[in-house]
Amino acid sequence: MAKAKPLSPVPCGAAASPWPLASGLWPLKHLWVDIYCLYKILSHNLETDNILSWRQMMEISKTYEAKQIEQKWYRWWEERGFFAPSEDTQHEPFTILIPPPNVTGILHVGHVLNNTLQDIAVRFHRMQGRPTLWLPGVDHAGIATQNMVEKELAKEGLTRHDIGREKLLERIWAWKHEKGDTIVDQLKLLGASCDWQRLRFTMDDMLSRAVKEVFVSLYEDGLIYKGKYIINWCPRCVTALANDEVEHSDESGNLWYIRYPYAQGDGYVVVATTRPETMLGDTAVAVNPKDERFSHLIGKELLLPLTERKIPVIADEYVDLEFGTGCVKVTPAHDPNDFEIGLRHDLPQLLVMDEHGIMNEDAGADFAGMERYAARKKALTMLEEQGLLEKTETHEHAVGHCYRCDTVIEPYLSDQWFVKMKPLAEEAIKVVNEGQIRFQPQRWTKVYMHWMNNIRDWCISRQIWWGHRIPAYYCQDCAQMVVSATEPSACPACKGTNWQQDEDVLDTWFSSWLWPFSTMGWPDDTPDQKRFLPTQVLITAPEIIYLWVARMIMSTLHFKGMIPFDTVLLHGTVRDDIGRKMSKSLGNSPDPIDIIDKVGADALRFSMVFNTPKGADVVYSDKILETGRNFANKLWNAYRFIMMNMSPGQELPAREELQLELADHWIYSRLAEVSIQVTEYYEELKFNDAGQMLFQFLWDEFCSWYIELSKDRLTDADIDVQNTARYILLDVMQQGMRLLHPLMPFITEEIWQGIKQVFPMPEEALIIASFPKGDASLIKPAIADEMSFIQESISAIRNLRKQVNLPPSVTADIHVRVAEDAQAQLFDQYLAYLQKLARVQDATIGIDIPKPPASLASVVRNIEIFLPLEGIVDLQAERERIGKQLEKLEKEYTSVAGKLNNPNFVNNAKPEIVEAERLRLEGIQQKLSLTKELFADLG
RNA sequence: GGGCGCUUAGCUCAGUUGGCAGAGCGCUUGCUUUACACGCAAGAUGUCAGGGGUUCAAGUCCCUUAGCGCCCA
Repeated sequence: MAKAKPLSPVPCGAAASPWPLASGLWPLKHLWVDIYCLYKILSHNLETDNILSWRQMMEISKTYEAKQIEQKWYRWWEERGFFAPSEDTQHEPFTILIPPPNVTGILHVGHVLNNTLQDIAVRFHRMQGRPTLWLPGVDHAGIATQNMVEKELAKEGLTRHDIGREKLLERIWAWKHEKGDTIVDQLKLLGASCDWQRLRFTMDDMLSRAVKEVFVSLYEDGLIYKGKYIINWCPRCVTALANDEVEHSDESGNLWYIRYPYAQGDGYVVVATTRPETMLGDTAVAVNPKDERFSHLIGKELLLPLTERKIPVIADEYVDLEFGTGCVKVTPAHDPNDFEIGLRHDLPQLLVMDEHGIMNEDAGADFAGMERYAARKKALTMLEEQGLLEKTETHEHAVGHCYRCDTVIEPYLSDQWFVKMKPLAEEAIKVVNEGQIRFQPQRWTKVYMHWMNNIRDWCISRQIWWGHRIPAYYCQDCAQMVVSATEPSACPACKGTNWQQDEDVLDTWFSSWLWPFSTMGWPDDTPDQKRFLPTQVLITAPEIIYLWVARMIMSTLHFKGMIPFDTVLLHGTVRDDIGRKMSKSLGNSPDPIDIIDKVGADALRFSMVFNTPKGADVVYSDKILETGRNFANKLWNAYRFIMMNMSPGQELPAREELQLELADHWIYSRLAEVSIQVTEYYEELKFNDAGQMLFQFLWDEFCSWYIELSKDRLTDADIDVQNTARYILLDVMQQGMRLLHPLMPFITEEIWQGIKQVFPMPEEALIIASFPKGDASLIKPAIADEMSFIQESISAIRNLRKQVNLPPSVTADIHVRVAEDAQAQLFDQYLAYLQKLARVQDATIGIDIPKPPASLASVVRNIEIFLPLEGIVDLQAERERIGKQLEKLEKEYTSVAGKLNNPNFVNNAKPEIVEAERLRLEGIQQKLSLTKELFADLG
């Protein structure tokens, strides 16, 4: 374990890092910086020894260099064990389960968003003092992983069948150990504060045991069964595919109209099909029961062409009256919809192809042994010859292809294992209806409910080798099947011991749906389960509500009798700047590691969150990174400025000893408000709002106003004045770093540790430091209002100066005509603020101040500020400017006065609203009359 | 076909119980100011998609039309 030793400022690197987006003017910029630095060093008084010298200051890089800083802190946090939950028993733990990425995966921008959001929540609650666990893990991604290794095999000219099951699994494990956890290392670069000691893998012994237990238990409860079902089958790969492994593309094919003659009497019906070869497996023709054209046919029999078979005409709601002829051929063994129809009408399921897509004997002697497309051709020829092909139309339709070999998918009837979902869904519907589990944004509740209410049984078997092998054993002596976590001893039927385990493995989701408790040691009774279940927030993408979220709810309710989490935050999809999803094939997905390399993880995280309102899609382009990078740089320089004005070992007064002035009260008041508000935002998972507010506070208020005002104070003759400013700069900065830490963990830790050297704080590290409470007693609206009055006045003076392009180097006198003595006092007392920030030389302040001749004027609230400018005032421009203001004020006045003159408003609106409008009108009126006078004076 | 969303500044989007239309970027102008040009300061910019309704009051609630997107079949 490393010691928590304070770190000195990072030595100066290059003055600025090359930035890929910038123009070719960078060399010039470097030159400029160098000259500027030299000028600063030469021109500054180096004898002042109570502040760091300019030379020392220059040792801190002028631009923020994220790279070394981020890696340094991550290593230290991990070594110090800060990612593990504390042993504190006073506070409720806070737990997040990671949505396990694929073991084959590499980090993409979608992961960045997902894991940044999780890390923010985790870091915030850790700072709130809760024992915090972010439980990480990776899933084995059955098909994807096996395919990858099979591709490697293919390079050696081998297939998995050549080397066999055992060897294939060996190779996959070897791959996993060598390259499998790339994404884990990448998450570390992002700053993810997962408890890596607890890293799980779905194929670990512990999790595999849970899978077996669950399978056996559900089987024994009658919730798992084996049956024939239509699945997506690739005849070339000879395996079932999951729905999301089938790629659909629109293709133009044909719609063939085929006559099916009546079995008795003359006549026929016409059916339309895109796949005529499957007619050999037809076991019915269906019509819609509402379709009057065919109602007389229901129950009659047809003679299936090219075969000897008779098939019935049935009525089923599924049939679309508009499509084709309104008569649909039904092939239960070769079409998923027909399969459903077949079940409803108890139709035979006639399989006419084998697993390689070759027609079998049931297709009839004419076709047996033919490849499916050859069979199609032959069927069409024969129909034509027999006069049964009525017409052919071209037809655009979606065709599924194997994502791996692009072979057209065959819907195929085969033996599969299923989970009966309805009984599991009942409780899962209830807990969401009762509000025990909430979705955010709320609209996803409907999506969840819709699926749950229409839930279908879940096909969990896959014809591949990488995964959890189904724990079902077949007696080779008598065909008895036994489902058991371990290989059974003697066969209960024939006492034989010759067992063959089921060849299939389980769907990867069958292990991830157990994630909440399998990762914590279930079925053993472990302390982790007691302590961390149920967890708090699940943060994931809406695409996997069905695949994962809903199933975890069902499994945890069933096996643990509790909800797995109480909140599900669904975030949006990351898109490119023209709205497309990020995808490998489009090549529009940037590599997050490159980005982190260039601007740092903090900048990436902040930019992402700054641009991602809760639940909305994120539009990503490299451009947005500038927000985070610039913000980091701004913070860095604020820190640099503060540290430049400290000397090591300098004694600062205690907080109680400070003599606070207006700006100090104001910044503390704002800090308290911001702390309270930001805490609320973090709690409500509104990280975007938290980011916006902190950006605004730290940049626009702390840097632009407080730091600027502190500059004169830091060189004040009175050492107490200096120290007060120093203290508050350090204090606000360090509290700001606490507030910001969940969003930008690295730079905040760096700055906070730097501040700690001169501003003692009890905590060892920011990552475990306490989050600011927000002291409401420091919120002082009256003082804040005085401060904004001054700020408004400064802005007004700056505006006037800008009218005549008065350069900053020129100071100017102003005249202020106030309305009350208190205002005069305020301006007298804080004239220094105007002098500093509005480049005021001197001010004449009073109630009866006349307007100086040839001066520019501005109205602020109920006072007037004049900027005398003999000879330079452009009367015409001034008239236009004031005229414009007048127009705006009059419009505002009319609107508000109209409201107040409306008795309905006064009677119906809430009293505080009416009062607020009254005050507003008063303010407008004062400003309006002063502005009118000004305008009149201009002639 | 069924369901869910979206339409607000040039661009990308906020806008929580109805009560002063906002941010970032971009744009215009000026700037070697005791940190920061990845900066500072001052500005300009709106038919809140169209129509109707409820209300004292609608970007916000209801109906409707148009356009766009996503999910399920």
